Amino acid sequence: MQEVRLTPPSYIVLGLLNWTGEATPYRLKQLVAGSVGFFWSLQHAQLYTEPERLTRGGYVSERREEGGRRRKLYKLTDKGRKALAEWRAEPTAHLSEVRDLGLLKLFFGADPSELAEVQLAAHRAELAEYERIRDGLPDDVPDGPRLALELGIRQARTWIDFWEELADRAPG
Amino acid sequence: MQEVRLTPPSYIVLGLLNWTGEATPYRLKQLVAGSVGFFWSLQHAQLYTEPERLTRGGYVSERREEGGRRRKLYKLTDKGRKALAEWRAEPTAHLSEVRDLGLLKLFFGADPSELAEVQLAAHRAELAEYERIRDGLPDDVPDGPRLALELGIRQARTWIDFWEELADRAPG
DNA sequence: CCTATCATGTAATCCGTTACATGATTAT
DNA sequence: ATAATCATGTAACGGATTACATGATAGG
Repeated sequence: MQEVRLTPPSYIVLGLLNWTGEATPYRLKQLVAGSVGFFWSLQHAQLYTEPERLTRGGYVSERREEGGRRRKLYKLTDKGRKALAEWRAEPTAHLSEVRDLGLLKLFFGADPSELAEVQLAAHRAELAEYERIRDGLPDDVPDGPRLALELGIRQARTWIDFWEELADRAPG
Repeated sequence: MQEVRLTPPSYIVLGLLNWTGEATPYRLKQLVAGSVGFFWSLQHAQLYTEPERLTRGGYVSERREEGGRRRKLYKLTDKGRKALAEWRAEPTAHLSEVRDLGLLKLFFGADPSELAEVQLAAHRAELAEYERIRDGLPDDVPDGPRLALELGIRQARTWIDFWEELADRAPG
């Protein structure tokens, strides 16, 4: 057991394992894709390497399926559960950066209306999907994911308003 | 001269060199801190290594100061100017992810009102600074930075509205 | 004069992405 | 059957962060 630093992806894995119990990397991949992945996605390879890292640190335990494909199954240890709880209980004042490629191009002089056109299409599709998901959310979905989705919807609207105003301006 | 892939930080360096002419890494660091860094910041070390990478690719040229500290000075080559222009002219439909630590904690069950308190303080300070900057912007600042700042202000307001509603909810 | 802070860089580490590979299911 | 997709991993690479170092400048 060695020191491993816990990064945001670490907590995503810990949080999902806490949510779902024992799981394979592929199962984690599905869970990410259907939930937290909308605002913090991970490559599938990382869902194989990250649980392995966490195993080295003692935050999760790994076992092999008996028969069949002998897949790897991971679950939280007490140490992992404790680390997750402490992280969650500690409020953070950290501010995220926007890091948006379209905004970066705009910053460096891209034509606003041309950019606005493709960005609008993308953000409108994004908003439509979020609203569709929200309207179909089962009642037993906890507050956390529900609120995160709500934030995503508002951010999408902020983007749409922004680009709409730029699309309306005379080109050039 | 070898292949180097152009990443967002690459374009930040190219864009700033195009903006300011020949510059040292330290000068780039100052420029980033005062402009694009508000939505896409870079570590100072990367402002030493990235121009070196770009030199290997032929996008910038490097020369040494004659006297004194013999600092490294970088400026755009024609190839670099061309790469920047092409990148800027190509609209992108890419959508950025939020990747916010506070939201991640909320997603995994953190107490909303406790989190909202510290997040509100941080976002309000952020908003105040952006508005102060906007109100002091010289007239010759181009549209790109001006619009990026405007977007930052709106995003900050979206966050503030979101956390305010959570702060108002009964704790627990 | 001494000590912060500013300025300038290099080196090591490591996380995250990309690429590679292959076995199992499902559909045609 | 066989092609396509799903599922399960490993390996290599490289960009980004962190740590280490040191010379110059300014303030007390």
